[in-house]
Amino acid sequence: MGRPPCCDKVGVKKGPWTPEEDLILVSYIQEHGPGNWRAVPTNTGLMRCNKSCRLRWTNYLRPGIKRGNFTEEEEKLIIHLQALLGNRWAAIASYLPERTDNDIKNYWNTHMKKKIKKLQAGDGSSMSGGLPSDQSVSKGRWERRLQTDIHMAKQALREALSLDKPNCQTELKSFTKPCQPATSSSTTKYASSTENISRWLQGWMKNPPKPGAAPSNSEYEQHSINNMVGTDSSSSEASASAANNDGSASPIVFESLLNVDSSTPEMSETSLFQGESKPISEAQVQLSLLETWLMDYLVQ
DNA sequence: AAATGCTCCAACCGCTCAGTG
DNA sequence: TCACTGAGCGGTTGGAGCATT
Repeated sequence: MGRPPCCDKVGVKKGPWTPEEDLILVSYIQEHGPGNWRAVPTNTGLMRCNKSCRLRWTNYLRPGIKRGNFTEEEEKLIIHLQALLGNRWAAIASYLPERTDNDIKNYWNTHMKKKIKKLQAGDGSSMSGGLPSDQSVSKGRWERRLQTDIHMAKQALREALSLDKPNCQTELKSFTKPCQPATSSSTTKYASSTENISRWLQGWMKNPPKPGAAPSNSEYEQHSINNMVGTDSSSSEASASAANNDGSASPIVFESLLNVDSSTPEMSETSLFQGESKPISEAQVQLSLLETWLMDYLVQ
């Protein structure tokens, strides 16, 4: 007995959206802002379910979305992030504000998988644990959110410190693009996100989550460790297998795909992550190292 | 030119989580 | 505490368009 469909099958249109429908949806959102999706079909007269409206907006109509033609930089970043986060496309997408999770997911499934397979064929020694997409789904949702939140906080911090290089600024600016819907409510949703994050970060720093409140168990720690190790080209076989236990792709493959300089920060940190589960404080340190590495990658 | 196979991506489905009363 | 609902996420699918035979 599953949950009933989000919307009645009868009278609900499916399939590709017409330009007219797009226009109606965009006009409505310009006026009322995104959100309260349940009200959208009713108020617009669109014969679509609210979910469909939301998806259409977030994946296609939302301002600031870049479509197609992934740059080499984006590709590299996706590969890095996929190795770190697994198939958490929403989290990955949060690092590429101009791309949607759906877009990244599609790109990964069509282009990247192929590339990796090719590489596998060329170098049979690697990828003992299968493709990254085979990753276990055991990682909790809280972990995904944590990753995303950390990234958002980092973005806010970066903005505050003006650390970004030009192309990263472009990405951030997509949140505040002038082409956003003009209404205050809709722009607020996107344009003020960095402000909100800044505030959130400030609050977080004042009142850091208690260890007990967050999922501070060793599962997360171990995943962090595995993921970190999974990006380490110089790691031992044991390390690689640790990553692959999680279903992550062999670091060797990503290394060769990316041609990453072996002097990347995490290389020197790897030794920190060898061993059994650690207390939460150390897990936090690991996380910050992970983020440091990512930050360095982005700022490079 | 027609048939067939393949690729790619927009959209859907089902699940989980968070918020609310 | 529990049930309900809305929102978000990741996996999967359908079909349009392109390539090949």
